Amino acid sequence: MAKDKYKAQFAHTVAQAFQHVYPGVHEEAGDQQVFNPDFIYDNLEKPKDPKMGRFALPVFRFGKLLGDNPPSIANKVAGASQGNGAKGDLVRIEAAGGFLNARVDESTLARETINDILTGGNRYGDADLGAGKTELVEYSSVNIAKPFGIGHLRTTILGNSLKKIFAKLGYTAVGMNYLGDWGTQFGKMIVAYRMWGQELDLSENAVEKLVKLYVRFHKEAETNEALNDQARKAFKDLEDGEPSAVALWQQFKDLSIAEFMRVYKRLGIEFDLITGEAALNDKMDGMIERLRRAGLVSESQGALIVDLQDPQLPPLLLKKADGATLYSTRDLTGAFWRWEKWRFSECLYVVATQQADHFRQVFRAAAMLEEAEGVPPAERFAHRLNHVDFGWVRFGDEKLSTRAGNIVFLEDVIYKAMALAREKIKEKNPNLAAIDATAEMIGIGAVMYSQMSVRRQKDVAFHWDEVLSFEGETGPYLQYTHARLCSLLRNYGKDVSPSFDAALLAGEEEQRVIEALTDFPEAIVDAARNYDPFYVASHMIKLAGVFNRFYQRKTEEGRIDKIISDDPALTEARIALVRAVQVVINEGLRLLGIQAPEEM
RNA sequence: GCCCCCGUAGCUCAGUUGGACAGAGCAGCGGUUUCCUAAACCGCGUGCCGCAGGUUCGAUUCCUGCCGGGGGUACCA
Repeated sequence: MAKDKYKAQFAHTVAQAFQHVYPGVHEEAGDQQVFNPDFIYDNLEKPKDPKMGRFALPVFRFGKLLGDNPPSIANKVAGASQGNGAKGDLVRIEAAGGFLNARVDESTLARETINDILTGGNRYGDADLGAGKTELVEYSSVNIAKPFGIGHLRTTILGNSLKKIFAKLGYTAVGMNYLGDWGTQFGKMIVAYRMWGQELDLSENAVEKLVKLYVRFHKEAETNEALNDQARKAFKDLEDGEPSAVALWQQFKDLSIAEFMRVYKRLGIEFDLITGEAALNDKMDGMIERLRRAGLVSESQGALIVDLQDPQLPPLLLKKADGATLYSTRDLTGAFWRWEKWRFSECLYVVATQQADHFRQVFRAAAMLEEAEGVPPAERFAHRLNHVDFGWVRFGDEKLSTRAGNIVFLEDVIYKAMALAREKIKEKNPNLAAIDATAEMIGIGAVMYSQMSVRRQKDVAFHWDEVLSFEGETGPYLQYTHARLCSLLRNYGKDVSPSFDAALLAGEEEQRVIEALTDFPEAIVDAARNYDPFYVASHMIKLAGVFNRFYQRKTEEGRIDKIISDDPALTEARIALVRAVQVVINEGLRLLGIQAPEEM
C-alpha cells in the first residue's frame, strides 16, 4: 500500500515540531523515535470517535524520553506544528489530553475520495500488494455421495469471497475445489449399496438416497461390527482397482457432482479447478517412496507412519495396517503436487477447525521432507501452507452429522430463504417486475451474509430466524441500501458530474459517509490479512449505516433533508456522494459474493 | 492427561500492532412517512468486559494460574 499522504505530511510536520520543542533531547537521540517521521507514521492510530480527527498520535509513552508530561507535550508540539510549515497544509493538528489529533481538510478529502471512486469505478480499492504472487485457495471441498449441507456452507462462502478479495489486491487468485471423493467412506457406500441399494432409482435425488444408505450403514454398524470390516475391504478393493467397485464409485461421483454444480450455480460460486482426492491416487506411491528415501518413514502397529518428532503431534499415517491410504497421505501428496503446479505464494485450506491437528501434521511432514531433502530454504514451501480454520456451524443444540442423519440440506435453506424473500417483496414492493430473480438474490444474499457476519473463528449457531432475517445487520439490509442508492440515481436521471462542489458536503452525516468510503480499501486489506471476509462485510454495514442516516437526516423544521432538491449545486454534490456510495457497496457486495439488486 | 479455539448488554456479536467515556444488531417500549424504496431512521442500556494475580503512565486487549463451554487427541474425513 502506498503511504497515506495525509499521514505522511502529519508525520513530517510533527517530527519537525518535536525537534523544535525538545532540541536538547533531539541532540542526544538523533533521528530516533518521535524525531523520525517514519516512527510517527507507524504509531498513528485511529480515534474511537471520528469527531476527534482522522488519525492521532498518543504521546504518553514519550513522557520519559522528553522529560515532560503528556498533555504538555501534546500542547507544545501542536503549537509548534502550526507555525512550522503547517500553514496552507491540509492537515490540522490539535492537542487533546495526551493525544495529538489530526484533522484532514474536509472538503479536500471529500473531493479526492469521491473523485477516486467516480473515475475508478469498481476498481476503487484495487491494490498491487499481490503483484506477481499466486494465492491458491482451496474451499468447499464437499464429499461425494454426501449431502451438500449447511456444514459446507461456510467453507464455500468464505473461500469464494477470499479468492475475490485476494484478486482485488492484485494476486493471481486460484480457486480450487478439492472434492472428498476417496477414502474408507466409499467402502461403506459400496457395501451399503450392494446390500440395500440395488433397486433404487438414482435418476432423481440421487444424493439424498445415497445418504440414506450411508446413515443406515452407520446405524447397523453399531450392532454389527462385521460391516466395518467389509467396508474397509471394499475400499481396499477400490484402491486396488477392482472393476465393480470402481464402477460404483464412478457412478456415485458423477451423480454427486451433477447435484453440487446445481447448488454452486445458484449461489454464484465458481472455481478455477475442480479436482479431488482420487486424482492423487497415482502419486501417492511416489510420495511415500520419497519420504522413505529421506528416511522419514517407519512402521508402527502395522501401519506406515511419519514420526513428526513432536510430543504434541501424533504421527502422520501414510498407510493403514491393511495397506490402504488415508486422507493425510493424500493431503501431503497434494501439497507437493500443488506446489509443483502453481509455485504459490500461499496456499490456503479453508477447512473447519476440527481438522487443525491434521493440517499441522501435514504441514510439519512437508517441512520435514524439505529439510531432509536439503531443499534450499528460499525454495521451500511448507511455510506457505496455511489452514484458514473456522468454527462449527451448529444446528440447534446438536452438531450436524451426516453419519447420524442430522442434516440440513443447503438447497432447502436456499428455497426457504427465497420463498420468504418473495413474500417480503409482495408485501413491500408489489409492483416489482422481476420478482423471482430478485427474491433469489435476496434470499441467497441473506444466507451468504450470515456466514460472514462474525469472525471466522467463532462457532455459529444456525438459527433459521437469523439466517432468514432481512433486517438489521444482514445481507438484505446492504442490498436494500444499494437499491435505494440506485433509485436515487434513477430519479436524478442525469449523469453524475465530477466537478461537484465538495464544500457542500461539510455536514456531519456527509463526513461520516466520506470517511467510510475512504476507509474501504483498508477494510479489504484487513480482510486479506486476517483471511476473513468479515472485515469487508462489517465495513459494508458501517457504510450503509452512515449513508442511511445521511439519507434520512432531518432539517431543523423536522423535514427530511432531501438529497434531490431544487438547489442544483447542492443536488449535484450530494448525488456525486450517492454515486460513490453505490459504487462501493456494489463492489463490497461483489467481494462477498452477494448480488446487488437495483430494485427490490 | 495434553493441544487448539472461545468466554464482552436478555440473545447474537464488534471492539486484536495496549490508549481518550466499552459499541452495534436482535428482542422490548416510544417516535418518524402528504411517500427522493419505512427491508429504513430517531430515542430509551451503569454491562463484576468469566475469576484472581502480574507487566505498564494506561489492560476488554499482553503474561501466568484457575473456572466454564466447544473441538482435537494414529489406522473416518
